Amino acid sequence: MDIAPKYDPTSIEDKWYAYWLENKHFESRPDHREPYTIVIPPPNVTGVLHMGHMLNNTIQDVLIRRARMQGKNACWVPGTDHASIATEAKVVRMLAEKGIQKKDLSREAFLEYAWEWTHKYGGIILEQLKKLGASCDWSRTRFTMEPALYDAVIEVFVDLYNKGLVYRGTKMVNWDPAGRTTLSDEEVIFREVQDQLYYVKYFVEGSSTEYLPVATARPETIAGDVAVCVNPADDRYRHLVGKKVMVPLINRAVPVITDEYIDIEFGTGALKVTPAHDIHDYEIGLKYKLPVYDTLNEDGTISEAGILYTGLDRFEARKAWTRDLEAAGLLMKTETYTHNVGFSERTDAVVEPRISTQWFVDMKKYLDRNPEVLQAVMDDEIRFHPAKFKNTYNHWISNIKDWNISRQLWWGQRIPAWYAPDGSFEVAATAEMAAQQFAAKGLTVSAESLVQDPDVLDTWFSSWLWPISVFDGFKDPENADLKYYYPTNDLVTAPEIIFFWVARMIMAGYEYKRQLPFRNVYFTGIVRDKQRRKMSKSLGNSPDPLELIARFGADGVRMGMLLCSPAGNDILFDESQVEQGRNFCNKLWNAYRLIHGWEQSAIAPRASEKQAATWFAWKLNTAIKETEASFESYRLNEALMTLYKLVWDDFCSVYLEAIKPPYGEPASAETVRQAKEFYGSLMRLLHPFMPFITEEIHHALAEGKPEQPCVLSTYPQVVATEAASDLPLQLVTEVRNVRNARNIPPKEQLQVLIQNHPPVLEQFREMAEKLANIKLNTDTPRPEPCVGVLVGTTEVFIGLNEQFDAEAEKQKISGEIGYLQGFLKSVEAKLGNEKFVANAKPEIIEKERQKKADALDKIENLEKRLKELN
RNA sequence: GGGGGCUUAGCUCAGCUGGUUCAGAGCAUCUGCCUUACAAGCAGAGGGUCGGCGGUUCGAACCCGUCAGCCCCCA
Repeated sequence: MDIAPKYDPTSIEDKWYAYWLENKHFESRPDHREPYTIVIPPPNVTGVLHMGHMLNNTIQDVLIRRARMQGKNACWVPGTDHASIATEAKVVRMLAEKGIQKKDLSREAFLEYAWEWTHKYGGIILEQLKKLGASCDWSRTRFTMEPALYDAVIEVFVDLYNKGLVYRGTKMVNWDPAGRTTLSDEEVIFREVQDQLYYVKYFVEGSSTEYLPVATARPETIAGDVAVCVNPADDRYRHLVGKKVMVPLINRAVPVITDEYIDIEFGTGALKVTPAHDIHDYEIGLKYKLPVYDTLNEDGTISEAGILYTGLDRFEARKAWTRDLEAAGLLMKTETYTHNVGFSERTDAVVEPRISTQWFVDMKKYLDRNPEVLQAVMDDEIRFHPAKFKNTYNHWISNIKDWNISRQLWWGQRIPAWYAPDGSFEVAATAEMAAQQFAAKGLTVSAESLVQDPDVLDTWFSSWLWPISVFDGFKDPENADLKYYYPTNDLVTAPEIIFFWVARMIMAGYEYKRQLPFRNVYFTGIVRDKQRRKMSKSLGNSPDPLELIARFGADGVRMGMLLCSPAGNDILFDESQVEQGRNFCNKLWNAYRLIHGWEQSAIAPRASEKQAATWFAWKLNTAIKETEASFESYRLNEALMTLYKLVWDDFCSVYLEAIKPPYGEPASAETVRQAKEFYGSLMRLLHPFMPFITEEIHHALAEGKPEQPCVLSTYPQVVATEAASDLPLQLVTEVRNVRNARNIPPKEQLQVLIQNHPPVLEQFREMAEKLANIKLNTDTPRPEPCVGVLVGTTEVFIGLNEQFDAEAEKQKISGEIGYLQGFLKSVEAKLGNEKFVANAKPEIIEKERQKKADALDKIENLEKRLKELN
């Protein structure tokens, strides 16, 4: 049977994914085994796979496949979230293209469109994950807007409200005047903008000459001014503190107050305080109990409270105010300055800080009830990888602010607050229940007359329940799945959402299960391009993941990405990385071709073959030990690199070369069996990283009939092996070096003499002879001419079948002696240092003595050789 | 403005509690090879005063201080 010399992943990958699904190898049900659980960070339901997803889900797949092979009951729960803002924005845009405005639709009609959209595009991303090889239990796929999860969100909201942890309050929020909704902080994009700074005179009350100069970028908000604030240390204005100044044009008298917050250097050092339109001003207002005049409407036009230019857009109003100030002689000057301005991520409108009535979670109270939220992370009960994110977490928790959970949107769980005609409200799952609650308080209202809060809940208010809700832990807290799978084991996510999601899942876990939601959190890096720019659609610097898979194979892409992505470090993606992955697949493929192609005979293994088996068993075992340690500390890239080198360098370049049958001769059947066994171990070790090609070769090695598919076979473990050494390979390298330097072809056998050789060289004699194509002698006269090299501390003479340059050889040896003498001197200095001998640990001192002895030994040998050459 | 992190070969990064026959890996580069699996390959090699300066120590890439540069989060 001919096998193609190049590995072609396309048909192989589809074949095995279908096979795994058909045999339900990814499905999990509670049983007697130890569970191992991961819940997927739910991607946006209408999103498409990007590079970040690829990295993140590859890592999860590696963890889950390894656990499965370790005999655990592995369960990876997939699903999507409804992404309130993003999805609604997409639907609004789609409708706009059809000429339909959202405001012309009823809520019900709009939601119908939204569901239609979700059904059309939802789940595409999950299909893409299958191409990557993700071994999720697809029978468990969940969605944050499906009825059960919707109910869970409502139940939690009502519960937290009843516990006094959710409240309705007035706060300053990010307001998008174009979308007419609140934005969360992460939906605000800050950009540097050139603006004007206007210097305006605020006359002292009762004076027509004395004034306080105030600098502002937003003259249109002057009507909202309630004070002017200066730094208490500012001598320029001290005499005005406590007096009143007149707000320009509208002539309202406001106090001059002081606060440390004011920057003396900035502008004039005097700040106009407008609590309705700036977060800092708002805080100053609260501190000094100042009134609030909201001068803007929700669409960004000037409100009644704005007095002048009511109904005019805020930016037009700014021009009008500037004109009027100038006309009134109140404008002293303007200057340009650059500052950061927030823009709405979806409408690009300038975001307006706005006082608004919203729903909040009282975080302080919440954390007082659940101190474990911080404690568990700080005490490593929940381990962060890398641990540096503990600092970030601590800082956030310790400076926590209340969580605004309401959004002025329709796509999401609608807030279960019911308003009576008199404006009072009750929070309850249904209108009927709310009516009962009203009745209990003596207010008789029909359920039909109640009006539900129009807003929906933040998407994170769904996803923070994810590790519990995917197992129906709210509907049925005692169910078998939840008891078995919760808490989950590992969470793999991006550091960007440590607050929005990770912290809040921990919060939900302690409040609702009295337990942590997961034991380890693996933070991946951000995938960037070679110039360290984030991958983004607008830059067009993000490769299409599916196209990459088509070109390089899923195994190649997985391998290429993982190899260069240490936990928590950004990965600088470059196509050469997946090329490396593809090349590795090809290497594996060809190793199989080689073994497969050997003609076998029932002869006993040759000496070199037995030795190679001993040596490789030792290497294999060492590598297994190393990978275990790497996995333990979640250094997946390190584990993969260890296996990469094991396969390429140790298995292919050494072991296979050493057992290759002599030209024209058959292979020993026993040696082939042994080689296949080793190869099988390598496939199992690699399977979590490269599931497809390993399954293919795993089957091929067993003539298509393995006891278990690779995906279910046992992960190799450390076993006791005969001790071996790399010393023979050092000898091989030295010989190859001599060949390289002198252009001696590999086919020409060389005579090599070793005197006083260590036992390991004898143990692996034939293997070394074969790899280096030499004849090793221990008791013959020295070959002449020859060059001497050091293998460890052993001197080796390599015979040359030609004349050689004795002068060059002498120079080389002298150089080596020089280096060794310098080295010896430093070691001796150390050993001669009383303080060193007194302070250093005994084993360190012993090591130094050994170094000295070795150096002396080598120098002696080299000097002898030098004399002989003379 | 507050907080966190980073600076080791051309690139991306390892380097655990300080102990130089360990300054390392992969990629890239260079040299020689189409050697009976693989040129998506084989055999070798070169390359770094561990950001600068100072300190602690018998000893510093590792600890402390300081300066410079970069990044992230929060405001």
